[in-house]
Parts: sequence; C-alpha cells; structure tokens
Amino acid sequence: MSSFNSTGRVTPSVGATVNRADAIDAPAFSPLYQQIKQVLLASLQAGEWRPLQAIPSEIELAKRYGVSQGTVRKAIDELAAENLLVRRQGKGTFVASHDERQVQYRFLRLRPDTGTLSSQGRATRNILHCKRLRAPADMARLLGLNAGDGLLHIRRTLAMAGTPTVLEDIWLSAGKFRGLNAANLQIYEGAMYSLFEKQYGVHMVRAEEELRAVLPTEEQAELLDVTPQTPLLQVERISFSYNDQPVEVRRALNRTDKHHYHNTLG
Amino acid sequence: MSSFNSTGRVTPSVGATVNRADAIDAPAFSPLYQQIKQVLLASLQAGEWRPLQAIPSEIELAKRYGVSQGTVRKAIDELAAENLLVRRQGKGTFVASHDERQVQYRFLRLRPDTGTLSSQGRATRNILHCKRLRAPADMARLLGLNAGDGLLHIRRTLAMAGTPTVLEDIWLSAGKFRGLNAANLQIYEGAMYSLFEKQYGVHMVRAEEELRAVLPTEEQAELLDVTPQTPLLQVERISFSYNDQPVEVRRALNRTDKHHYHNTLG
DNA sequence: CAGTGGTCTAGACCACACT
DNA sequence: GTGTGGTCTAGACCACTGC
Repeated sequence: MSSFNSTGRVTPSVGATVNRADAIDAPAFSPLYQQIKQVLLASLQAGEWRPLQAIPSEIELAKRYGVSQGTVRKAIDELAAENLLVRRQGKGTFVASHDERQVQYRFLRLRPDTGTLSSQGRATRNILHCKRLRAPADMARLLGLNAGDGLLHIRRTLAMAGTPTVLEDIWLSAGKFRGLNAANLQIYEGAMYSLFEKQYGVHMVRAEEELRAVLPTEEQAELLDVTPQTPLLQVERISFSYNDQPVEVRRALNRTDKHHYHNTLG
Repeated sequence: MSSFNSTGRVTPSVGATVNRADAIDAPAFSPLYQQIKQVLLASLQAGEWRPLQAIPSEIELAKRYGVSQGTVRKAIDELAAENLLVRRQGKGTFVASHDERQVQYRFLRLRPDTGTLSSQGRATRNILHCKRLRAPADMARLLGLNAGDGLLHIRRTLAMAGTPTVLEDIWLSAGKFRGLNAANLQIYEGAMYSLFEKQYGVHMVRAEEELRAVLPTEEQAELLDVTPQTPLLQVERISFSYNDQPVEVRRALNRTDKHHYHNTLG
C-alpha cells in the first residue's frame, strides 16, 4: 500500500505509475482520479461488476485505493458522464445496461414524425436470416479480425405501425457470439443490445455513424415495400465495447417518409 | 449579503430563493452551485461578458457571491460541459465563441468520405440571395415570432473541391439581424455563426436536427448539379441561443456521393 | 514572480431510499 | 436509523501562463 504519484505528498495504493520527471520525453502527468478511473474501467472490462449490479460505495472504494472519497467521486463522475455508470442517490452506483426501460433504445435516433415512440407501440421485428460466413478483408478490418475469421451476418426488418421501415444488416464476430441464431433473435423480448449484454456479456458503450442518402436495390426496395426510386436514409454504424474495441458493424436502410433521424448538436 | 438556502447552515449572497419547506407544492430543492450557475447564465445572456472574453476568476466569483471556490467551480464545470464556457489552465475561463479555429465548425457534421476537412481546402460559399419577407405561420411558430413578422431568407450553396455539395435555405428573425444582406454574407471570412456572434451578438448554443432522405426539385437539382433522381440528405435544423430561444431555422440539402454526415452515439 | 485553473484532502451536513 | 450518493467548506499544494 502506497507508492507512485509524483508530487511527493500523497502516495495512495493505486497500482504504480511514475508521474513527472525522470522520464525522458513527455512527463505525462496524470491526476490521481484519472488513475482511479482507469482502475475502475479495468474492473468493468474484466466483468468484475456486471451490468445492473451496484459497484462498491464511494467510501469503500476510497478505503480500498487509499484515496479520499472526493477523488473516487471525481473518477465516478466521469464514468457516469460517459454512460458507463449510473448514479442513484440513496441507493448506490450501478453498471450501466442497455436492459433498462429508460435507456433501452439509447442508440436509436429514428423517430416518428408525429406522435411519440410509445404511441406507435413497439416495432415489429422480423429476422430474415442469421448466417455464418468468413470475414472479407474490409469487414475484418472494421471489426479488428483477420480476414477469413468467422462472422455472423444477420438481416432483419423493423415495421412501425404495420409499415416496414428499417432494413438492417448486422455483422458480428462469430467468436464473441457463439450460439446466436435466428431463433434466439426472433424469440428475445427487448433490444438486441440487451440480448448481447445478457447472453454474451458484450456491452456496447459507444458508436460511430455515417449517414448517406441512397437508392435501394430491387431486393431492398421489395423488403421495405417501396419503389427502387425511393430515397432512403442509410446509416452505417460501428459499435464499440469497453476498451474501444469494435464489436458490431450495422448498416440500416431507413424509410423517412413517416420517420426522421433526430440529432442534437451541443 | 446573505439569505436563502434552506439548510440553515450556509447563507450565501446569491439572490433569494427559498428552498425547502413552506412552499405548498414541491420543495424543489436547488443546490447552491445550480443557483450560481443560473446567475452566471444570466450574465452571459445579458451580454455582460462577451464571447472570447475572460470571466472573473473563480476566487473573485466566490467572493462576489459569498460561496466557496469549490461551489463556483462546480457551476463553471457544468457550463463548460455545455460548451458555454471554456477553461484554460493558467489563463482563465472564457466565454465560448464560434470564432475560434478549433470550434469554428462545431455544428458541421458533413465530412468528406476520404481525406480530412482541411485537405480539401475551405468550402466555396455562394450566396444566391438574401430576401426579406413576412413570416408564414409555421416558420413564425418555430422561431417564436408572430405570423407576419419580418423574416430573412438566405439561400446559398457550398462547393467542396469544386463540386456543389450543399444547398442551404436559412431563415432568421429580421429583427435580430438588422442590416444583414447578401453583400455582408458574401464578404465575411469565416463561419456564418461567427458573423452572427460578432456583428449581431447572437451566440448559437445548441441545435436540433431532423434528417431525411429526399429527392430534389428541378431547381434544387440544377443548383447541386445532379439529376432529379439523385437521393439527397436533407437536414432541418433549429438553432437556439442562450435561454433556449430559437433563432435560426435552416434546411440543408446535401449530396452524399462524396461526403457523409457523421455522428457519435455515447 | 503572481495569478489562474486543477487536484486532493478531511470533515460536516443534506437528500434520498430502504428497512 | 443506517447507508448511499450529493453538497459545501476551508485549506494546501500542483501545473500552467505570462510578466
């Protein structure tokens, strides 16, 4: 217990990281709370605390790492701001999950032009297929795999109020999702990311999207019940798990005649 | 100096807000730092401190409001997180501005498919017109005006690497932007929001966007040098100033053959 | 060097949820 | 009541900027 931190004043018991001086290049000063944050992140990655579970209390963590409660607090604050943890006053701090009513569709930006999400009822999902294949070079690169590695390709449609609205192609590393098949997907009640989390321990933390306006192929047009001349909103997404590890590639074709993609710029 | 805060322990000199008890309905507890935040916000709204200027130091503000530095700090932290203020260690805390190289295009999400923004050079702007008209009902509603109030309608194109890529229609309350005309716009070097800020004291803080895939009219197609069968990405934006006041409505039609709209989901 | 934001501590007390 | 997160303070010291 004790070591590291540079400044010579406090020497808490968090791993070992020499801070300033000595090193030839950039001193790369890292405050204590950042180091605590990394330790907490490691525990999350390692699955030490699972989604929906409470992590130890701030006081407990402060004792464990030999720092003050305020320092632990600041580390947790940042993790909460990044949606990795959820604080609940009086109850504790919990590992974020896609399996909570409130954040169930955290990554869903498609909204009906009129009315609310709930007023339309839930989307009707239809799994068209779930096939296993060998990863082509481009997909392997995006997912951090080797070309030829096992890949799952899921295709599904989502119908809103009876109208087919979204056609999604989803690619996943087969290694991480053993046993996933069309039947699993069709049966599961709830968001797909909730399933990934519960059944495969894969928690999506962040995603990057690229949007384009495109025309559908004949096949795509048919599945969405539109003509091939109908402009569609294509959303390509890469989703990342804890350590910025790419886990999923998804390409959605969205009809935007009754819906739109909503975004807030801060 | 002194009054308010409920808890009976500290009684700093921030306005006057009774917190808990007494009130019939919800006590609506509001922590001190939130009240400080509101005071700072009011100063920003009132233009007491202008963009790029430094606000008083934390210690100074703490003295002024009769609270501890940590409390002021937390208020500023939130305003910085909302991009209203920018902290610079060793120098001070500054009012955010769209006229900084680093954040010049804070609201721009269109990116070239290959290369970086800068590698393509700046976009070539072309103001097609800047007309004054009377606000129709729908636009008045969006901008918080009365139907028939003065409205400015700007139309411009943006060309990237010689290719016309964006066609924008912009609507502004004429009252807030007196004297704005095509010549002003054409001449000004820099982002339009920078102009608004410098010349009209209007600072955009937040925006909401709705995206759809559409087909252009004949006229729009011609301006973007595409066929009327080309799918385009339509982005409708409402921009807000300090107190959530709508200030601008903008509809952009984007070619997405060489560019895409980028978004990050957290 | 002085001044600013940034970190860290230790302790008191409040608000909230459970039991 | 007990335990949790949330607020607030006072003070020390560090890191960065600029005179």
